[in-house]
Amino acid sequence: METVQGMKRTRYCGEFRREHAGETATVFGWVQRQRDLGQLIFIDLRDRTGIVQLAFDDNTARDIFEKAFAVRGEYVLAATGEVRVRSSINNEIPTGEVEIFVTELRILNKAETPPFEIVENSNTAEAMRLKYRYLDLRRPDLQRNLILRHRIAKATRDYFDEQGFIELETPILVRSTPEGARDFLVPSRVHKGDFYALPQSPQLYKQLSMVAGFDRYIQLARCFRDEDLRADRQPEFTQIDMEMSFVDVEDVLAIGEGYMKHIFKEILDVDLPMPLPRMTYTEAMERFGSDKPDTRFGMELCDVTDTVRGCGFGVFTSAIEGGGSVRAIVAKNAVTTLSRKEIDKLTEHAKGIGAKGLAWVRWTADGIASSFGKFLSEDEMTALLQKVGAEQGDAVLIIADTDSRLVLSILGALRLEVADRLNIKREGFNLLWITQFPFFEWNPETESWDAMHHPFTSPLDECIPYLDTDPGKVFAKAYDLVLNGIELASGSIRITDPELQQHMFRSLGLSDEVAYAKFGYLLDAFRYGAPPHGGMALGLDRLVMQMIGASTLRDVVAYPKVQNMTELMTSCPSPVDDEQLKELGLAALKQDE
RNA sequence: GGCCCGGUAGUUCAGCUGGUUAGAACGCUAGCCUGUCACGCUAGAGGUCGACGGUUCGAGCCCGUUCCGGGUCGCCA
Repeated sequence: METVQGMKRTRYCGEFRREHAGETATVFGWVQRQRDLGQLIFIDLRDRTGIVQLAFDDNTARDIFEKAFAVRGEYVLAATGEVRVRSSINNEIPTGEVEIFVTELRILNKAETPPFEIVENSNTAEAMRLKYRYLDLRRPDLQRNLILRHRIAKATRDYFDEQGFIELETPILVRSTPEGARDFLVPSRVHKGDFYALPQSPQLYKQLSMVAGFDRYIQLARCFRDEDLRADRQPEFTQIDMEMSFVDVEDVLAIGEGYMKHIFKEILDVDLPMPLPRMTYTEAMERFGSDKPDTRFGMELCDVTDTVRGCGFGVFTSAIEGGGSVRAIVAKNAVTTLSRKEIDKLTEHAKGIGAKGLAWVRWTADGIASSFGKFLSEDEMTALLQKVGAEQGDAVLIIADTDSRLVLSILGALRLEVADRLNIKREGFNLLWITQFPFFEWNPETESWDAMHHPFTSPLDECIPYLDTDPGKVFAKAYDLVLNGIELASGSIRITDPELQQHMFRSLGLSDEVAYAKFGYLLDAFRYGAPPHGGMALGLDRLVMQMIGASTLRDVVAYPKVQNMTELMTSCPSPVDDEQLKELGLAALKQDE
């Protein structure tokens, strides 16, 4: 093994161009490939910028040539030599016009043959790549992703700095707040039996920072939630967390839009249409069956309750009589793809997400076939098809239930599922605000009202009278930013009136004592002059994922965890010594517990 | 916790109706080769078919259990 002593990099590998011919260059990197042609050896040397070719021939000193001969994949090299124009140009790579004729070569480290090839677009199983993540991360695509992530983070800080935001660091060891997601707990050694929690978000700290007068706060905050993973959900993730004082909804949305405009222009050179479209929660649910609609394609939901009212199909009529509704989506020109068999699969899918069943109409060249045709007169069927705007070649999917919320959400999910099956093109970046969320959400299990956002969210001024009489009618100064069907950001204007806050807690079934025990420090703070304030938190990982077009968060997180919450490279979580537990006043669980 | 998909050389995969010695490509090792760049040519090494149990004259293939990975529902104020 040799050292780098006395050698200094003159350029990264990917930077060499024709105009550098004649330079004496020193490069460092990993061996992508060695090609031994007998009296001629080429080595492709790779660093984070790309690849440059090193050349050795019969003019190369014998000891250097032999060293080059022994080089293998992923060896770490330092090389000095003259940059010269190649005798045969490679137009496939940016540095393809030149090569370095090596006069000094040092093997800084050897490498075993890696368990998979370090190449772009690897199709090696992800578990293998994650176990050797440091090798996986050498691949150009992941390097690109993470460097882009860095640039997005940098542009984020720049934008908010320009807008007068101050970055404050909030603690990672915080008080547990059992509402919402499950907390990760950290045992206290000094106070045995007590626990810190890792923050689900810096929510309360940023509000306290408003009370403290920082006026505009920003943080790229690591957040932790002990809930099951998804392709777009990791147990720890990064939020672009912001809060502003002396503002109402419009001011926060304006900053959010300015940020989106800035970041898309800066990173992707995309000009977003401004202002961003808006839709109320109610409208989004009615039209798309989702509070995070993918608006890149149509197939909107159609309410056919009034059209089928009084028809002969009991499933429809009993749903309507039970206070529910009947709604449909039309898959245009889908009758071939959505065969009877495919529709059966969709029915199973629908049942899996809570549907009692799926009614359908297929309008083929042979006529109209339907799962419920025999219950409807010809006129009723015609009216139905006319209402939903169906034509020959279309398939109509209908959901009926006594619970309209269920009808909407099932049909919303089916809309996405059908779009997948039909391979409907979904391109570009569709951003929109969803506004006026309901404040409360009825929880049928506990038969009580839960806060849909969080209990510090301010209700719309005009809804305050309904707080006690009709909680379902109370809407909040809460807003989400939706990008291509994913929730990118979420925020609200907060309550700063201690009396209103107390009122909200009571409406949520929290007694004054319980509320004070949990959030007393916030309530105390609000007694000393809290400015009106609001903000939002934006998922950095999801933003990067969308901008890159990655299909999983794992492609934009350097060291992600897999579905069972473990990290394959370090094998964590792991058992700890009894000594460690004892010090914390904890006892090990028995195996069968 | 439920449902669905997957697990065969280092890697990606094939493997028929259960039937002789489990194959290919890439990678790896060695030799040859002066303009390659996915170099080429020749030869070679490399397998607990995820694990355990069962059915069978016989299991990579069938059955059961289990482990691992992925997707999704629940969950994620």
